[in-house]
Amino acid sequence: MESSDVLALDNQVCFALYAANRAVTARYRPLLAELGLTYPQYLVMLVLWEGADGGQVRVTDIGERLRLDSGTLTPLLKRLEQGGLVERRRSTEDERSVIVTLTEKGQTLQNQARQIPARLLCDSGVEPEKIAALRDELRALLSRLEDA
Amino acid sequence: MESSDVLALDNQVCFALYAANRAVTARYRPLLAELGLTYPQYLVMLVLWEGADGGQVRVTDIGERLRLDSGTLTPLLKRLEQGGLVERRRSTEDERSVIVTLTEKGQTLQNQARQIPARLLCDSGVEPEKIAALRDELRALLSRLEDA
DNA sequence: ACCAATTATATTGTGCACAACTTATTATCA
DNA sequence: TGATAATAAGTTGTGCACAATATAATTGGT
Repeated sequence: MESSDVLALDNQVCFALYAANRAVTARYRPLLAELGLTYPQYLVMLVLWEGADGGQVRVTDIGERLRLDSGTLTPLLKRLEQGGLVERRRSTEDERSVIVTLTEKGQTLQNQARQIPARLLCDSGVEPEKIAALRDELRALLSRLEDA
Repeated sequence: MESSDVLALDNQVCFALYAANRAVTARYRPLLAELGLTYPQYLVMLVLWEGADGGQVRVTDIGERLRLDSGTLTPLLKRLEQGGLVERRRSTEDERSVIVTLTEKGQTLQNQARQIPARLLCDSGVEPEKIAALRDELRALLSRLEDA
């Protein structure tokens, strides 16, 4: 029967993941546009707002957190810098590293961003418990894939 | 407490989705490279291999299935055409539409592709039932987002 | 101290995604 | 029928992702 075909689109987790990811991102887009951010830029800001390492965050640290490399992050961070949200400077103790710090404007933006998760949940009308369960399953999948 | 912060990266479903999607795609990449396909190209081939509409598949049909627009599909299909996997021609009954059909080479590729889902599951070592459950939850989320 | 290996970021090139716009064709209805 | 709207692809421009490579700085072993 058709529905058991290993190549049927609707049987693929990969496609469900791909489509759901783009649908969620599309939901974020108008809300983030109000802050002048794209979705990946928002993720970088989340890392910076967590303020680990006392603000001494290297490009590599962001990359490890988000699983992104310098080829993605360098131009993204330059755009955030142009928008006045972050500053980039070479570390004095290790000239190979670039330290990314929030500007005043970048810090202030966090207050506006706090409303986003709630607005998104409200818009989509999905139960918070289901969302949390899904999140945990996805994280489990991710660590499985990263370990193997 | 930190773990309840609405902006904490690890609390975001969106990030779990984003990271898991890229991790899964990364798993596909080397397998698909053997077929000369990228991941989105593979999804288009899945649609064509399903052979709906008796091979009379328009660009719009592919777009509806994959939730992609012509701005993404047109160049992608041109690359598939250059690779000799598909043909593109204007519909005779509606000159606005472009009909995409599989070439002999494109059809043959399906046989090589059939092994991919099994190899992927094997590599990642995740239980098939869990995968199926996750897929269904993601699809439910997707239809929620598309309806609202 | 010197050299090889490692590390951190940047650059280049390809291929998506998606918004905004254009062009061509078909459908609608006054 | 003739203007107008709707539809289907294509084009252009921006911003990711990621592979491959380059450059510069640091580290480790001798």
